[in-house]
Amino acid sequence: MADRRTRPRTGLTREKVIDAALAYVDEHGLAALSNRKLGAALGVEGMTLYYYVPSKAALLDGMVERLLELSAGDLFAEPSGPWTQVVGEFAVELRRLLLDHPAMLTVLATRPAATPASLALLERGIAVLHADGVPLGDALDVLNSVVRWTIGHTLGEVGETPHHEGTEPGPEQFAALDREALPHLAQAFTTGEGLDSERCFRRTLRILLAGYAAELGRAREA
Amino acid sequence: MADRRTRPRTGLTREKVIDAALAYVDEHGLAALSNRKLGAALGVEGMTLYYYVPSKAALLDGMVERLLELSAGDLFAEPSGPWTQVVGEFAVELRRLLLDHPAMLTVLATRPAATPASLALLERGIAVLHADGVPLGDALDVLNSVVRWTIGHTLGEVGETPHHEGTEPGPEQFAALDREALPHLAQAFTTGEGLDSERCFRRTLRILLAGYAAELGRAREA
DNA sequence: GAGTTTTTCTTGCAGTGCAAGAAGCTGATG
DNA sequence: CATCAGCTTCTTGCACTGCAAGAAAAACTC
Repeated sequence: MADRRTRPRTGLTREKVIDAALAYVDEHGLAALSNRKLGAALGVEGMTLYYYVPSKAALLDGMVERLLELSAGDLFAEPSGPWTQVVGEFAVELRRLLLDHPAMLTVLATRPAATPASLALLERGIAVLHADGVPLGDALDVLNSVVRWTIGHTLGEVGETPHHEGTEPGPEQFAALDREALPHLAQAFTTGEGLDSERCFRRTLRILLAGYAAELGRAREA
Repeated sequence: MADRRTRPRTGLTREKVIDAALAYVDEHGLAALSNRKLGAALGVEGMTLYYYVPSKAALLDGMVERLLELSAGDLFAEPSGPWTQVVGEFAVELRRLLLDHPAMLTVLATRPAATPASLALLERGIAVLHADGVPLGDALDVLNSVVRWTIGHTLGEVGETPHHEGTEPGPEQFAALDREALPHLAQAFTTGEGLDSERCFRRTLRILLAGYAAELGRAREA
């Protein structure tokens, strides 16, 4: 009989597993993540991971949670300025974070949002708005809207580049099909009008924050 | 030997397969969709479906495509009124559609957006704005922003209800943990302030459209 | 009828998440 | 030192997935 031997203990931790998973999806994409492969990356058999994480769903949740914890500092710099500026910078920072981890973006967008780390982030945001005299309900509307706008926009932005495995949309298909049925879009693709994602993001963000600020200011006068 | 017999032809079509898939995920959820189960629902062996659809990715893309085609009529009623109203009604209708098909929402949000049906929809939108004198680049910004806001918001809205299989967030966890670390959120959960998703959606949508309308109006005067 | 094309099925493969439990490693206790 | 209890790792096995390859049946054409 081949003498089987268990590897000497590797000092694994739930945290180390989750961090390794984050690194793994950053490099290989979300679809490539499996227990056995992640185990191999950690020098361990696949089933070993179940000792630290009860299920794959829990692993994904843990990854979102960890990503938010690690980035909480970057997302909310110390509040200096009116809430519109603080929240605006938060959104810009959040978009950058999501663009840096596109695999996690789809997880974050798909899984329920009421986790400790995201609630803590939300609470910090409310505190910022509260300090400027924004009522609780309005603060939640602002923050929810900004977060969801940022997630929605970044999803679209990442989805433009067809790096999603599966069917390929054909990059030059545009120029061919458009011309007749889609004249406006065809023009946009040649002149490049309205195709700058970052510009669109910042523009709408500005409009959103200015609109809320105006509405809240009006409400306070009355 | 058991005499195997192939079933008499069922008159299947790519379209029928995709429609059945849409009905299937509406009832059983996206995770439950597999070729064999979908085949069974159609009275056919699983591999048969590959005669109509080249891969599962193509099936998902086809489902999004079909859903948009089927709903294109509802999404854009004939334009009657200023573009802000037409686009606003479009967004409300889109949100309703996505809430009716939450499984498709995650597919739509995750897959690349440049498919024929979505491009056609976009083209129609541009035409509406163009008729009101909105330049091409601005029209694209408006439409992209509204679509992405609607998708982002609805993702969050659907994610609140933890119908996602996997780990359960614990519905009463809130009241317990909050109080100390998350005072504002705790208050929101008791008073219900800022928890009305539809209200938040309409409010932000209104602010968004009004903000863009004002900015575009200002640009035209100059 | 024979032959062709279209549609369906069978088999098989590599991979997945996970349940159950065996086996090894490690440190505390006698 | 030996023993024992725990923690950690591995093995095996199951039901399931998407998909490749090709056999076989059904329907259409002549």
